[in-house]
Formats: sequence, structure tokens, C-alpha cells
Amino acid sequence: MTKAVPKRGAAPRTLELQRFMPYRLAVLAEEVSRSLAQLYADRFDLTRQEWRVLAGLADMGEIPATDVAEYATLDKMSVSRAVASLEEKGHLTREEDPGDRRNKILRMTPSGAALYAKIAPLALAREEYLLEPLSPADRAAFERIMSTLLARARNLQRRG
Amino acid sequence: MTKAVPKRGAAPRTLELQRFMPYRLAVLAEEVSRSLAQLYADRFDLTRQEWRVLAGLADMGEIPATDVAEYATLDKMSVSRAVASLEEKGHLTREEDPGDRRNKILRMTPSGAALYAKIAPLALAREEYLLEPLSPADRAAFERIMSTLLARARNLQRRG
DNA sequence: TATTGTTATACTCTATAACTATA
DNA sequence: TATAGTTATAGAGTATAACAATA
Repeated sequence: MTKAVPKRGAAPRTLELQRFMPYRLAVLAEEVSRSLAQLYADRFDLTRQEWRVLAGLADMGEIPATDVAEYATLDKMSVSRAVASLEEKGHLTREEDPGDRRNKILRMTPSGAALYAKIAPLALAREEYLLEPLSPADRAAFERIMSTLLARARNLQRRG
Repeated sequence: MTKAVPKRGAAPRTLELQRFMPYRLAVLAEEVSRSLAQLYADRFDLTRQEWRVLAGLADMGEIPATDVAEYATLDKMSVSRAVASLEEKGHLTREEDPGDRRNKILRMTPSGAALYAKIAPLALAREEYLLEPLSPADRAAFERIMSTLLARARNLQRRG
């Protein structure tokens, strides 16, 4: 016997990182993120923020920067910098909203749309590769579990 | 009808970030990470790396830095810096391994053990709060799914 | 006064690699 | 030659806040 076995119901005094969900989740997300970054970063020279902004515009059309931030779970500085970089590369344009001139309406250029059209199917293929060994039931469970945990984590943060 | 519905079997031309697993996973992991960092960072002034090193020593006992790196999925520089900081704070000591003097054996001090003893139960309580709404079946499924996806993501990266 | 977006600053993380001391 | 660990450096990400223009 090399390890003390905690009594049933007693809290263990140490925590095994390998069994600790937040740790496992962090490691998993990092690896998945890396496997996707091989695509948009290595092959297409986009940061994660740029990739998310591009995906937002492709999905939502012409929208102000604030909406992109919300859509892509980015803060406004990240969006501002990603947008500046995408504009330099010619993948989007910024226009003032005539209705509210504080807003900058973002719009993909043909170059941006073409870039997105190349990346999106490859990204979806990678997602499908990752999910392939999971049964439909497991995929559904995973969706549910992620939603539950996300709400729970945000709740926990609010409590401090 | 505001959105085109792809034909059955046809690949969609755009990807909705909100349904894209790698994106959802990244957002979830970030929120879970934040909710844990409130503990070790805000309350106990540890970086994530320091917290992982501490957990490694608590779980594994006196081990060389290389083993901590493997245990905690950190690279050797991260371990080196976390260890230097923990040593400064008096939470661990470094000793040369008489068997192989390249090795530095890490050992928690009473102060480090006391710190860990304060954090670990709180960390486990946070994990339990997060998992609480999940059924035992969902918890088991989640474990399985995370293992499967991790292997898959590493595989994907190897292929490039 | 509040909001959209930009800019500045500082800090953390990450990645690569050079370096040391040992083996 | 190879390994354990340290140090240096540069790049990317994140957080806070000050700021300009507009509402």
C-alpha cells in the first residue's frame, strides 16, 4: 500500500492533477486549440483573434465591431487590433455607420471572403476528425455538458 | 427564410462559431480556468504554473524538475521559473540529486505544504460545484470524451 | 454622462535557442 | 554526444485604464 485511501465521504487531502477536471479541460483545450492553429496560424497566417473576427463576419455579415466582440467572445481591444490587422491585409473594410457615427461597420472584402472560403471547410474537417470516434449520443452529451459547465463556471466567477 | 439550409450531406459554406466545438471548448476552458484562478491567483498569489508545480509535489513527493514538467504538462522553462518563484517565497527547496548531480530534487517546505493544504480543498470544492448538476452518467461520459478528444487532437497535430 | 472604438502600458505566456554542468 | 536545468530574447495575449469622438 503506497497511497493512503481516504475514508468514504472524506475529502482527500491531495488532488491528482490527472483527475482534476479543470486541469484536464485546460490541457485538452490547449491541444485542440493547437491542432486548429496549425490551420489558421501556420497555413494562413492568422491569429486566433483574426480567425474569429473573420468567422464572425462570414456568419453575421456586415456588423459593428462591438457585435463581433460579443459574437466571438473577444474584448474590444482584441477586436480592434485584429480588425486593424485584417484591414492592412485587405481582408475587410471599415465604414462609419451613418446612423451612429461612433460605430464602425465591418465588411469582408472579396479577398477576405476567399480566404475564409478556403479555411472554413478545412476547419470543419478538423472538427469532424476530432469528433469522429464519438457516438451520436456522446456528441449530444458533450454539447449539453459544455453548456452546463459554461453557465456554472460563469456563476462561480460571479460569486468569487 | 433568412439562412440558406445546406443540402443534406453537403458541407456548409460557413461555420457558426457557437456550434464549432473547438471554439466552444476554448471559451469553456477559459472560463473554468478563470474560476479556478480566482482561487490560486487572486487569493493565494500563485500563477497557474506555480499552482501546478505545488500540486505535483503534493501528489508525487520529492521529485526532479523534469518529472514535475511531465506530471503537470508544463515545459521545462515554465517549471524552472515557477520553481524559482516558489523557492523565493519559501514554499519549496532544491537539492542536488547525489545520484545524478544534474538533477535538482524538489521538496515542499512546511510553508508550501500548509499553503497547498489550504488551497486543495477549496479547489476540489470548486470542481465539485462545477460538476454538481451533471448526472453520474454524464460525468463518466465527460471523462471518456475528454480522453478520446485529447488523443485525437494530439494525433491531428502530428499529421499537421 | 454614457458608449464606441483606439491607444498606451505593463504583465504574463509561449517558443526558440543558446548556454552550463554534468553524464 | 546527450541530458537537466538556467537564462535570454522576442512574440503574442491579456488587463487596466486613459483617451477621442459621438451620442
